[in-house]
Amino acid sequence: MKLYSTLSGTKDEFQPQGDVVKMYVCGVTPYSDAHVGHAMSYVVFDVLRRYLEYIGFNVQHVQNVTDVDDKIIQRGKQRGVDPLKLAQEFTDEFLEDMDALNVQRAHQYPRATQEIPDILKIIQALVDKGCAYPIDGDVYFRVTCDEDYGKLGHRTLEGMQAGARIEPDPRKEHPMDFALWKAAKEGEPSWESPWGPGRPGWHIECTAMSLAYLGETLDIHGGGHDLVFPHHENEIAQSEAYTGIKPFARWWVHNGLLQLGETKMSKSIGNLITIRDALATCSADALRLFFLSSHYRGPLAYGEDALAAQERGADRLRRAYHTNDTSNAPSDLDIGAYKTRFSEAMDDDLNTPQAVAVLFDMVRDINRAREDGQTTADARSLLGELGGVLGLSLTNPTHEGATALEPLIDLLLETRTGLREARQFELADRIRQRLTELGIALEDTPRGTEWHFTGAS
RNA sequence: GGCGACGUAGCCAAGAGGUUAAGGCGGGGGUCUGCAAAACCCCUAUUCGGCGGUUCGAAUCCGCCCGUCGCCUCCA
Repeated sequence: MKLYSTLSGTKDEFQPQGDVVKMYVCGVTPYSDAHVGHAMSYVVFDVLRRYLEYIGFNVQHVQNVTDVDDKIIQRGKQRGVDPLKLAQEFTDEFLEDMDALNVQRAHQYPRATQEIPDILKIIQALVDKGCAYPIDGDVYFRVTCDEDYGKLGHRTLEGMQAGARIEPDPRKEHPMDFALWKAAKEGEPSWESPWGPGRPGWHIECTAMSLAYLGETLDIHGGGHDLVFPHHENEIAQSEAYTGIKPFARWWVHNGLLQLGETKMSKSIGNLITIRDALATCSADALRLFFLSSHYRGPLAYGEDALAAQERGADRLRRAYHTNDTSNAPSDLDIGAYKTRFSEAMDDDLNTPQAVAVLFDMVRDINRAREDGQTTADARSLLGELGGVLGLSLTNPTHEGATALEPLIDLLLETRTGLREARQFELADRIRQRLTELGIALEDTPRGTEWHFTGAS
Protein backbone atom coordinates (compact mmCIF):
# COMPACT_ATOMS: atom_id res chain seq x y z
CA MET A 1 0.00 0.00 0.00
CA LYS A 2 0.98 3.60 -0.48
CA LEU A 3 1.18 5.61 2.70
CA TYR A 4 1.89 9.32 3.01
CA SER A 5 4.72 10.37 5.26
CA THR A 6 4.96 13.88 6.65
CA LEU A 7 8.75 13.56 6.47
CA SER A 8 8.98 12.85 2.75
CA GLY A 9 5.86 14.79 1.88
CA THR A 10 4.86 12.07 -0.57
CA LYS A 11 2.93 8.82 -0.68
CA ASP A 12 5.48 6.04 -0.56
CA GLU A 13 5.00 2.30 -1.02
CA PHE A 14 4.83 0.90 2.50
CA GLN A 15 7.20 -1.89 3.41
CA PRO A 16 8.30 -2.69 6.96
CA GLN A 17 11.97 -3.40 7.66
CA GLY A 18 11.27 -6.86 9.02
CA ASP A 19 8.51 -9.35 9.61
CA VAL A 20 6.75 -7.15 12.10
CA VAL A 21 5.39 -3.66 11.50
CA LYS A 22 6.63 -1.51 14.36
CA MET A 23 3.93 1.06 14.96
CA TYR A 24 4.15 3.70 17.66
CA VAL A 25 1.23 6.05 18.20
CA CYS A 26 1.38 9.03 20.52
CA GLY A 27 -1.14 8.61 23.29
CA VAL A 28 -2.86 10.90 25.72
CA THR A 29 -1.94 13.00 28.70
CA PRO A 30 -4.62 11.80 31.09
CA TYR A 31 -5.85 14.75 33.12
CA SER A 32 -9.45 14.94 31.80
CA ASP A 33 -11.95 12.95 29.75
CA ALA A 34 -10.79 12.12 26.25
CA HIS A 35 -12.65 14.06 23.57
CA VAL A 36 -13.87 13.20 20.08
CA GLY A 37 -10.69 14.64 18.57
CA HIS A 38 -8.77 11.90 20.35
CA ALA A 39 -11.40 9.45 19.17
CA MET A 40 -10.82 10.46 15.57
CA SER A 41 -7.07 10.07 15.82
CA TYR A 42 -7.19 6.67 17.44
CA VAL A 43 -9.88 5.43 15.07
CA VAL A 44 -7.64 6.43 12.17
CA PHE A 45 -4.66 4.50 13.54
CA ASP A 46 -6.92 1.62 14.49
CA VAL A 47 -8.04 1.40 10.86
CA LEU A 48 -4.44 1.63 9.66
CA ARG A 49 -3.51 -1.25 11.93
CA ARG A 50 -6.57 -3.31 11.02
CA TYR A 51 -5.88 -2.84 7.33
CA LEU A 52 -2.20 -3.73 7.64
CA GLU A 53 -3.25 -6.87 9.47
CA TYR A 54 -5.92 -7.56 6.85
CA ILE A 55 -3.32 -7.53 4.07
CA GLY A 56 -1.15 -9.92 6.04
CA PHE A 57 1.24 -7.86 8.12
CA ASN A 58 1.97 -8.62 11.72
CA VAL A 59 1.69 -5.32 13.58
CA GLN A 60 3.25 -4.51 16.93
CA HIS A 61 1.36 -1.48 18.22
CA VAL A 62 2.67 0.58 21.13
CA GLN A 63 0.96 3.65 22.54
CA ASN A 64 2.39 5.75 25.32
CA VAL A 65 0.62 7.36 28.25
CA THR A 66 2.18 10.59 29.45
CA ASP A 67 1.19 10.17 33.06
CA VAL A 68 3.22 13.00 34.53
CA ASP A 69 3.23 16.62 33.27
CA ASP A 70 2.28 20.16 34.25
CA LYS A 71 -1.43 19.75 33.50
CA ILE A 72 -1.76 16.59 35.54
CA ILE A 73 0.03 18.17 38.49
CA GLN A 74 -2.11 21.29 38.25
CA ARG A 75 -5.35 19.31 38.03
CA GLY A 76 -4.31 17.13 40.92
CA LYS A 77 -3.71 20.20 43.06
CA GLN A 78 -7.11 21.66 42.14
CA ARG A 79 -8.84 18.48 43.17
CA GLY A 80 -6.59 17.77 46.10
CA VAL A 81 -5.68 14.32 44.83
CA ASP A 82 -2.38 12.69 44.07
CA PRO A 83 -1.55 13.61 40.46
CA LEU A 84 -0.30 10.13 39.64
CA LYS A 85 -3.52 8.61 40.94
CA LEU A 86 -5.51 11.11 38.90
CA ALA A 87 -3.57 10.10 35.81
CA GLN A 88 -4.30 6.46 36.52
CA GLU A 89 -8.04 7.12 36.76
CA PHE A 90 -8.19 8.98 33.48
CA THR A 91 -6.03 6.35 31.83
CA ASP A 92 -8.54 3.69 32.84
CA GLU A 93 -11.38 5.83 31.50
CA PHE A 94 -9.50 6.41 28.29
CA LEU A 95 -9.15 2.68 27.71
CA GLU A 96 -12.86 2.20 28.37
CA ASP A 97 -13.61 4.89 25.80
CA MET A 98 -11.40 3.13 23.27
CA ASP A 99 -13.22 -0.14 23.92
CA ALA A 100 -16.55 1.61 23.42
CA LEU A 101 -15.27 2.89 20.07
CA ASN A 102 -14.23 -0.61 19.06
CA VAL A 103 -10.60 0.53 18.85
CA GLN A 104 -8.32 -2.48 19.17
CA ARG A 105 -6.08 -2.19 22.17
CA ALA A 106 -2.41 -1.53 21.57
CA HIS A 107 -0.11 -4.38 22.50
CA GLN A 108 1.50 -2.19 25.09
CA TYR A 109 0.68 1.07 26.87
CA PRO A 110 3.92 2.12 28.54
CA ARG A 111 3.72 4.99 31.03
CA ALA A 112 6.25 7.74 31.44
CA THR A 113 6.50 7.18 35.19
CA GLN A 114 7.45 3.54 34.65
CA GLU A 115 10.31 4.36 32.29
CA ILE A 116 12.35 6.76 34.40
CA PRO A 117 15.55 4.66 34.48
CA ASP A 118 15.66 4.43 30.67
CA ILE A 119 14.87 8.11 30.35
CA LEU A 120 17.73 9.03 32.68
CA LYS A 121 20.08 6.74 30.80
CA ILE A 122 19.25 8.48 27.50
CA ILE A 123 19.54 11.97 28.95
CA GLN A 124 22.91 11.11 30.47
CA ALA A 125 24.12 9.77 27.14
CA LEU A 126 22.97 12.93 25.37
CA VAL A 127 24.83 15.04 27.93
CA ASP A 128 27.93 12.89 27.44
CA LYS A 129 27.70 13.31 23.68
CA GLY A 130 27.48 17.07 24.04
CA CYS A 131 23.91 17.20 22.76
CA ALA A 132 22.42 18.23 26.08
CA TYR A 133 23.38 20.52 28.96
CA PRO A 134 22.13 20.95 32.51
CA ILE A 135 21.11 24.30 34.00
CA ASP A 136 19.87 24.66 37.58
CA GLY A 137 18.55 21.11 37.70
CA ASP A 138 16.94 21.26 34.23
CA VAL A 139 18.51 19.53 31.26
CA TYR A 140 18.07 20.94 27.76
CA PHE A 141 18.61 19.41 24.37
CA ARG A 142 20.92 21.39 22.10
CA VAL A 143 18.98 21.70 18.82
CA THR A 144 22.10 22.64 16.90
CA CYS A 145 23.22 19.05 17.53
CA ASP A 146 20.76 17.99 14.82
CA GLU A 147 22.02 19.47 11.57
CA ASP A 148 18.65 19.09 9.88
CA TYR A 149 16.41 20.08 12.77
CA GLY A 150 13.06 21.11 11.33
CA LYS A 151 13.01 18.51 8.59
CA LEU A 152 9.73 16.95 9.70
CA GLY A 153 7.81 20.22 9.74
CA HIS A 154 9.72 21.35 6.66
CA ARG A 155 11.06 24.51 8.18
CA THR A 156 14.29 25.92 9.44
CA LEU A 157 15.47 27.06 12.85
CA GLU A 158 15.60 30.63 11.54
CA GLY A 159 12.05 30.43 10.19
CA MET A 160 10.72 29.13 13.48
CA GLN A 161 12.30 31.85 15.55
CA ALA A 162 10.99 34.55 13.22
CA GLY A 163 7.48 34.00 14.49
CA ALA A 164 8.17 32.90 18.03
CA ARG A 165 5.18 33.68 20.22
CA ILE A 166 6.85 33.01 23.50
CA GLU A 167 9.69 34.77 25.24
CA PRO A 168 12.62 32.39 25.15
CA ASP A 169 14.14 31.33 28.43
CA PRO A 170 17.32 33.45 28.59
CA ARG A 171 19.24 30.64 30.29
CA LYS A 172 19.03 28.46 27.21
CA GLU A 173 21.89 28.47 24.71
CA HIS A 174 19.52 28.53 21.78
CA PRO A 175 15.92 29.71 22.00
CA MET A 176 14.70 26.46 20.42
CA ASP A 177 16.50 24.19 22.87
CA PHE A 178 13.94 22.09 24.73
CA ALA A 179 13.74 20.40 28.12
CA LEU A 180 14.68 16.75 28.54
CA TRP A 181 14.45 16.94 32.32
CA LYS A 182 12.63 19.44 34.50
CA ALA A 183 13.74 20.23 38.04
CA ALA A 184 10.98 19.57 40.57
CA LYS A 185 9.27 22.45 42.30
CA GLU A 186 7.99 22.20 45.83
CA GLY A 187 5.35 19.48 46.23
CA GLU A 188 5.64 18.06 42.73
CA PRO A 189 6.14 14.39 41.97
CA SER A 190 9.82 13.82 41.32
CA TRP A 191 12.52 11.24 40.75
CA GLU A 192 16.18 11.39 41.71
CA SER A 193 18.61 12.19 38.92
CA PRO A 194 22.25 13.22 38.49
CA TRP A 195 20.96 16.81 38.13
CA GLY A 196 18.74 16.70 41.19
CA PRO A 197 15.11 15.68 41.74
CA GLY A 198 12.84 16.24 38.78
CA ARG A 199 10.72 14.67 36.08
CA PRO A 200 11.00 13.97 32.38
CA GLY A 201 10.25 16.62 29.76
CA TRP A 202 7.45 16.07 27.33
CA HIS A 203 9.32 14.48 24.42
CA ILE A 204 11.94 12.22 25.95
CA GLU A 205 9.51 9.56 27.14
CA CYS A 206 8.55 8.70 23.56
CA THR A 207 12.17 8.20 22.63
CA ALA A 208 12.71 5.96 25.64
CA MET A 209 9.57 3.94 25.09
CA SER A 210 9.87 3.45 21.36
CA LEU A 211 13.47 2.30 21.81
CA ALA A 212 12.59 -0.01 24.68
CA TYR A 213 9.50 -1.59 23.14
CA LEU A 214 10.11 -1.43 19.39
CA GLY A 215 13.78 -0.78 18.77
CA GLU A 216 15.89 1.84 17.06
CA THR A 217 13.90 2.38 13.88
CA LEU A 218 10.13 2.49 13.84
CA ASP A 219 8.17 1.66 10.72
CA ILE A 220 5.30 3.97 11.55
CA HIS A 221 5.08 6.79 14.04
CA GLY A 222 1.65 8.32 14.30
CA GLY A 223 -0.23 11.08 16.00
CA GLY A 224 -2.36 14.15 15.46
CA HIS A 225 -1.10 16.82 13.11
CA ASP A 226 -0.66 19.20 16.01
CA LEU A 227 2.18 16.99 17.26
CA VAL A 228 4.38 17.55 14.22
CA PHE A 229 5.98 20.49 15.93
CA PRO A 230 7.44 20.56 18.45
CA HIS A 231 6.79 17.06 19.77
CA HIS A 232 7.75 14.84 16.86
CA GLU A 233 10.44 17.16 15.60
CA ASN A 234 12.09 16.98 19.01
CA GLU A 235 11.66 13.24 19.23
CA ILE A 236 13.55 12.88 15.98
CA ALA A 237 16.33 15.20 17.11
CA GLN A 238 16.94 13.52 20.45
CA SER A 239 16.42 9.95 19.21
CA GLU A 240 18.74 10.25 16.25
CA ALA A 241 21.31 12.06 18.36
CA TYR A 242 21.13 9.27 20.91
CA THR A 243 21.23 6.24 18.62
CA GLY A 244 23.20 7.80 15.78
CA ILE A 245 20.80 5.95 13.50
CA LYS A 246 18.58 7.63 10.92
CA PRO A 247 15.75 7.58 10.39
CA PHE A 248 14.15 7.30 13.79
CA ALA A 249 10.85 6.50 12.07
CA ARG A 250 10.38 5.55 8.44
CA TRP A 251 6.79 6.75 8.08
CA TRP A 252 5.41 9.74 9.94
CA VAL A 253 1.65 9.56 9.77
CA HIS A 254 -0.43 12.49 11.01
CA ASN A 255 -4.19 12.79 11.04
CA GLY A 256 -5.96 16.09 10.38
CA LEU A 257 -7.61 17.76 13.33
CA LEU A 258 -11.23 17.68 14.36
CA GLN A 259 -12.78 21.11 14.54
CA LEU A 260 -15.61 22.28 16.70
CA GLY A 261 -17.15 25.36 15.20
CA GLU A 262 -14.43 27.71 14.08
CA THR A 263 -11.41 26.12 15.70
CA LYS A 264 -9.93 22.78 16.49
CA MET A 265 -11.14 20.90 19.51
CA SER A 266 -8.60 21.30 22.25
CA LYS A 267 -8.37 20.52 25.91
CA SER A 268 -6.64 23.80 26.62
CA ILE A 269 -9.22 25.89 24.76
CA GLY A 270 -11.95 23.92 26.47
CA ASN A 271 -14.18 23.65 23.40
CA LEU A 272 -14.65 19.96 23.46
CA ILE A 273 -17.12 17.15 23.24
CA THR A 274 -16.06 14.10 25.19
CA ILE A 275 -16.22 10.65 23.67
CA ARG A 276 -18.88 9.81 26.23
CA ASP A 277 -20.98 12.79 25.16
CA ALA A 278 -20.75 11.73 21.54
CA LEU A 279 -21.57 8.08 22.22
CA ALA A 280 -24.66 9.18 24.11
CA THR A 281 -26.03 10.62 20.86
CA CYS A 282 -24.94 8.02 18.35
CA SER A 283 -23.50 4.53 17.97
CA ALA A 284 -19.79 3.80 17.70
CA ASP A 285 -20.35 2.68 14.12
CA ALA A 286 -21.90 6.05 13.25
CA LEU A 287 -19.04 7.93 14.88
CA ARG A 288 -16.45 5.83 13.08
CA LEU A 289 -18.32 6.25 9.81
CA PHE A 290 -18.30 9.99 10.41
CA PHE A 291 -14.51 10.02 10.83
CA LEU A 292 -13.87 7.64 7.96
CA SER A 293 -16.12 9.42 5.49
CA SER A 294 -13.49 12.10 5.05
CA HIS A 295 -9.83 11.53 4.37
CA TYR A 296 -7.73 11.15 7.51
CA ARG A 297 -5.24 13.87 6.58
CA GLY A 298 -7.86 16.57 6.09
CA PRO A 299 -9.61 18.54 8.81
CA LEU A 300 -13.15 17.60 9.82
CA ALA A 301 -15.81 19.63 11.61
CA TYR A 302 -17.85 17.95 14.35
CA GLY A 303 -21.59 18.34 14.13
CA GLU A 304 -24.58 16.50 15.55
CA ASP A 305 -26.49 16.72 12.28
CA ALA A 306 -23.60 15.08 10.48
CA LEU A 307 -23.53 12.37 13.12
CA ALA A 308 -27.26 11.77 12.79
CA ALA A 309 -26.79 11.41 9.03
CA GLN A 310 -24.07 8.83 9.60
CA GLU A 311 -26.33 6.95 12.00
CA ARG A 312 -28.85 6.54 9.18
CA GLY A 313 -26.04 5.38 6.94
CA ALA A 314 -24.89 2.90 9.59
CA ASP A 315 -28.46 1.63 9.80
CA ARG A 316 -28.48 1.02 6.07
CA LEU A 317 -25.31 -1.06 6.39
CA ARG A 318 -26.69 -3.02 9.34
CA ARG A 319 -29.95 -3.86 7.60
CA ALA A 320 -28.29 -5.08 4.47
CA TYR A 321 -25.89 -7.12 6.58
CA HIS A 322 -28.50 -8.71 8.84
CA THR A 323 -31.46 -9.20 6.50
CA ASN A 324 -31.53 -12.83 5.47
CA ASP A 325 -32.60 -14.08 2.12
CA THR A 326 -34.52 -17.33 1.83
CA SER A 327 -33.11 -18.20 -1.54
CA ASN A 328 -30.42 -20.54 -2.67
CA ALA A 329 -30.54 -19.32 -6.24
CA PRO A 330 -27.07 -18.25 -7.28
CA SER A 331 -26.34 -14.54 -7.30
CA ASP A 332 -24.52 -12.48 -9.87
CA LEU A 333 -22.77 -10.43 -7.17
CA ASP A 334 -19.08 -10.20 -7.97
CA ILE A 335 -17.42 -10.73 -4.58
CA GLY A 336 -13.92 -10.34 -5.95
CA ALA A 337 -14.69 -6.99 -7.56
CA TYR A 338 -15.77 -5.45 -4.26
CA LYS A 339 -12.66 -6.72 -2.53
CA THR A 340 -10.48 -5.30 -5.26
CA ARG A 341 -12.14 -1.90 -5.18
CA PHE A 342 -11.96 -1.81 -1.39
CA SER A 343 -8.28 -2.71 -1.37
CA GLU A 344 -7.44 -0.26 -4.13
CA ALA A 345 -9.02 2.50 -2.09
CA MET A 346 -7.26 1.52 1.11
CA ASP A 347 -3.97 0.97 -0.67
CA ASP A 348 -4.04 4.58 -1.78
CA ASP A 349 -2.99 6.20 1.47
CA LEU A 350 -5.96 4.79 3.37
CA ASN A 351 -8.68 6.33 1.24
CA THR A 352 -11.47 5.37 3.63
CA PRO A 353 -14.13 7.60 1.98
CA GLN A 354 -13.82 5.50 -1.15
CA ALA A 355 -13.69 2.30 0.86
CA VAL A 356 -16.91 3.34 2.60
CA ALA A 357 -18.45 4.08 -0.80
CA VAL A 358 -17.65 0.48 -1.84
CA LEU A 359 -19.54 -0.74 1.22
CA PHE A 360 -22.60 1.29 0.27
CA ASP A 361 -22.41 0.09 -3.32
CA MET A 362 -22.42 -3.44 -1.95
CA VAL A 363 -25.47 -2.63 0.15
CA ARG A 364 -27.44 -1.55 -2.88
CA ASP A 365 -26.37 -4.57 -4.90
CA ILE A 366 -27.14 -6.96 -2.04
CA ASN A 367 -30.61 -5.51 -1.54
CA ARG A 368 -31.27 -5.68 -5.25
CA ALA A 369 -30.11 -9.29 -5.48
CA ARG A 370 -32.30 -10.20 -2.52
CA GLU A 371 -35.33 -8.63 -4.19
CA ASP A 372 -34.47 -10.59 -7.32
CA GLY A 373 -34.63 -13.80 -5.27
CA GLN A 374 -30.90 -14.46 -5.30
CA THR A 375 -28.84 -15.64 -2.36
CA THR A 376 -26.84 -12.90 -0.71
CA ALA A 377 -25.00 -14.88 1.96
CA ASP A 378 -21.50 -14.53 0.50
CA ALA A 379 -21.87 -10.85 -0.25
CA ARG A 380 -23.23 -10.13 3.21
CA SER A 381 -20.41 -12.04 4.77
CA LEU A 382 -17.95 -9.93 2.77
CA LEU A 383 -19.76 -6.77 3.85
CA GLY A 384 -19.18 -7.80 7.45
CA GLU A 385 -15.56 -8.61 6.72
CA LEU A 386 -14.75 -5.32 4.98
CA GLY A 387 -16.79 -3.37 7.52
CA GLY A 388 -14.68 -5.11 10.15
CA VAL A 389 -11.50 -3.79 8.53
CA LEU A 390 -12.92 -0.33 9.19
CA GLY A 391 -13.76 -1.41 12.73
CA LEU A 392 -17.51 -1.32 12.11
CA SER A 393 -19.36 -3.86 14.23
CA LEU A 394 -22.62 -3.61 12.24
CA THR A 395 -24.44 -4.71 15.37
CA ASN A 396 -27.89 -3.30 15.95
CA PRO A 397 -28.32 -0.77 18.74
CA THR A 398 -29.68 -2.36 21.85
CA HIS A 399 -31.09 -1.13 25.11
CA GLU A 400 -30.41 -1.73 28.74
CA GLY A 401 -32.55 -4.65 29.81
CA ALA A 402 -33.39 -5.65 26.25
CA THR A 403 -33.53 -9.34 27.08
CA ALA A 404 -36.27 -8.80 29.64
CA LEU A 405 -38.17 -6.60 27.20
CA GLU A 406 -38.24 -9.00 24.31
CA PRO A 407 -41.07 -11.31 25.45
CA LEU A 408 -43.21 -8.25 26.15
CA ILE A 409 -42.56 -6.82 22.73
CA ASP A 410 -43.35 -10.17 21.15
CA LEU A 411 -46.61 -10.23 23.08
CA LEU A 412 -47.55 -6.79 21.76
CA LEU A 413 -46.68 -7.83 18.23
CA GLU A 414 -48.78 -10.95 18.57
CA THR A 415 -51.72 -8.85 19.69
CA ARG A 416 -51.15 -6.41 16.87
CA THR A 417 -51.02 -9.21 14.31
CA GLY A 418 -54.39 -10.39 15.57
CA LEU A 419 -55.80 -6.89 15.22
CA ARG A 420 -54.47 -6.61 11.69
CA GLU A 421 -56.01 -9.94 10.75
CA ALA A 422 -59.29 -8.62 12.11
CA ARG A 423 -58.66 -5.48 10.02
CA GLN A 424 -58.66 -3.29 13.11
CA PHE A 425 -55.96 -1.09 11.65
CA GLU A 426 -56.55 1.90 13.86
CA LEU A 427 -55.57 0.01 17.01
CA ALA A 428 -52.77 -1.86 15.25
CA ASP A 429 -51.29 1.42 14.01
CA ARG A 430 -51.51 2.94 17.45
CA ILE A 431 -49.41 0.11 18.88
CA ARG A 432 -46.87 0.63 16.12
CA GLN A 433 -46.85 4.39 16.68
CA ARG A 434 -46.34 4.10 20.44
CA LEU A 435 -43.57 1.54 20.05
CA THR A 436 -41.83 3.80 17.55
CA GLU A 437 -41.92 6.58 20.11
CA LEU A 438 -40.32 4.21 22.61
CA GLY A 439 -37.45 3.48 20.24
CA ILE A 440 -38.77 0.25 18.80
CA ALA A 441 -39.32 0.25 15.05
CA LEU A 442 -41.74 -2.22 13.43
CA GLU A 443 -41.70 -3.45 9.89
CA ASP A 444 -44.45 -5.58 8.39
CA THR A 445 -42.75 -7.85 5.91
CA PRO A 446 -43.86 -10.92 3.95
CA ARG A 447 -42.07 -12.92 6.66
CA GLY A 448 -44.18 -11.36 9.37
CA THR A 449 -43.65 -8.34 11.59
CA GLU A 450 -40.01 -7.61 12.44
CA TRP A 451 -38.73 -5.14 14.97
CA HIS A 452 -35.50 -3.51 16.14
CA PHE A 453 -34.32 -0.91 18.59
CA THR A 454 -33.45 2.49 17.16
CA GLY A 455 -31.11 5.22 18.32
CA ALA A 456 -28.02 5.17 20.48
CA SER A 457 -26.95 2.02 22.23
C1' G B 1 5.18 38.11 10.03
C1' G B 2 7.00 32.74 8.51
C1' C B 3 5.46 27.75 6.91
C1' G B 4 1.46 24.64 5.31
C1' A B 5 -3.52 22.77 4.10
C1' C B 6 -8.24 23.47 2.15
C1' G B 7 -12.58 25.86 -0.92
C1' U B 8 -16.65 20.20 -5.50
C1' A B 9 -24.78 19.67 -5.33
C1' G B 10 -29.31 21.92 0.11
C1' C B 11 -25.49 19.46 3.79
C1' C B 12 -21.14 15.96 4.45
C1' A B 13 -17.42 14.21 1.05
C1' A B 14 -14.23 11.32 -2.91
C1' G B 15 -11.91 12.41 -7.56
C1' A B 16 -5.98 15.32 -9.21
C1' G B 17 -4.88 16.38 -16.99
C1' G B 18 -9.20 13.24 -21.57
C1' U B 19 -15.20 7.83 -21.04
C1' U B 20 -21.92 9.68 -17.95
C1' A B 21 -17.73 14.45 -11.59
C1' A B 22 -17.90 8.32 -6.47
C1' G B 23 -20.59 7.50 -2.00
C1' G B 24 -23.67 9.10 2.27
C1' C B 25 -27.53 12.35 4.31
C1' G B 26 -31.60 15.38 2.81
C1' G B 27 -35.46 16.48 -1.04
C1' G B 28 -39.02 15.17 -5.24
C1' G B 29 -41.61 11.30 -8.11
C1' G B 30 -42.76 6.02 -8.65
C1' U B 31 -43.07 0.40 -7.31
C1' C B 32 -44.39 -2.66 -3.08
C1' U B 33 -47.85 -2.17 1.38
C1' G B 34 -54.49 -2.02 4.53
C1' C B 35 -51.42 2.36 5.79
C1' A B 36 -46.50 2.86 7.22
C1' A B 37 -41.44 1.28 7.56
C1' A B 38 -37.61 -1.05 4.98
C1' A B 39 -36.11 -2.08 0.08
C1' C B 40 -35.94 -1.16 -5.15
C1' C B 41 -36.34 2.25 -9.68
C1' C B 42 -36.06 7.41 -11.62
C1' C B 43 -34.79 12.58 -10.75
C1' U B 44 -31.84 16.24 -7.59
C1' A B 45 -23.60 19.77 -9.85
C1' U B 46 -23.38 20.88 -18.15
C1' U B 47 -19.92 22.04 -13.60
C1' C B 48 -15.81 22.05 -9.29
C1' G B 49 -14.31 29.95 -4.68
C1' G B 50 -12.96 34.23 -8.40
C1' C B 51 -9.87 36.07 -12.46
C1' G B 52 -6.05 35.14 -15.84
C1' G B 53 -2.42 31.55 -18.06
C1' U B 54 -0.30 26.60 -19.98
C1' U B 55 -2.59 22.66 -23.09
C1' C B 56 -5.82 19.87 -28.78
C1' G B 57 -8.17 19.23 -23.83
C1' A B 58 -8.13 21.77 -16.79
C1' A B 59 -12.30 20.49 -11.08
C1' U B 60 -7.29 18.46 -11.81
C1' C B 61 -0.99 22.02 -13.78
C1' C B 62 0.91 27.50 -13.09
C1' G B 63 0.13 32.76 -11.28
C1' C B 64 -2.65 36.31 -8.70
C1' C B 65 -6.92 37.45 -5.70
C1' C B 66 -10.87 36.28 -2.10
C1' G B 67 -12.42 33.06 1.96
C1' U B 68 -11.63 29.20 5.80
C1' C B 69 -8.38 26.42 8.86
C1' G B 70 -3.74 24.47 11.12
C1' C B 71 1.42 24.95 13.05
C1' C B 72 5.32 28.57 14.65
C1' U B 73 7.76 25.27 22.31
C1' C B 74 -0.23 23.19 26.32
C1' C B 75 -2.33 19.84 22.35
C1' A B 76 -4.84 13.55 19.10
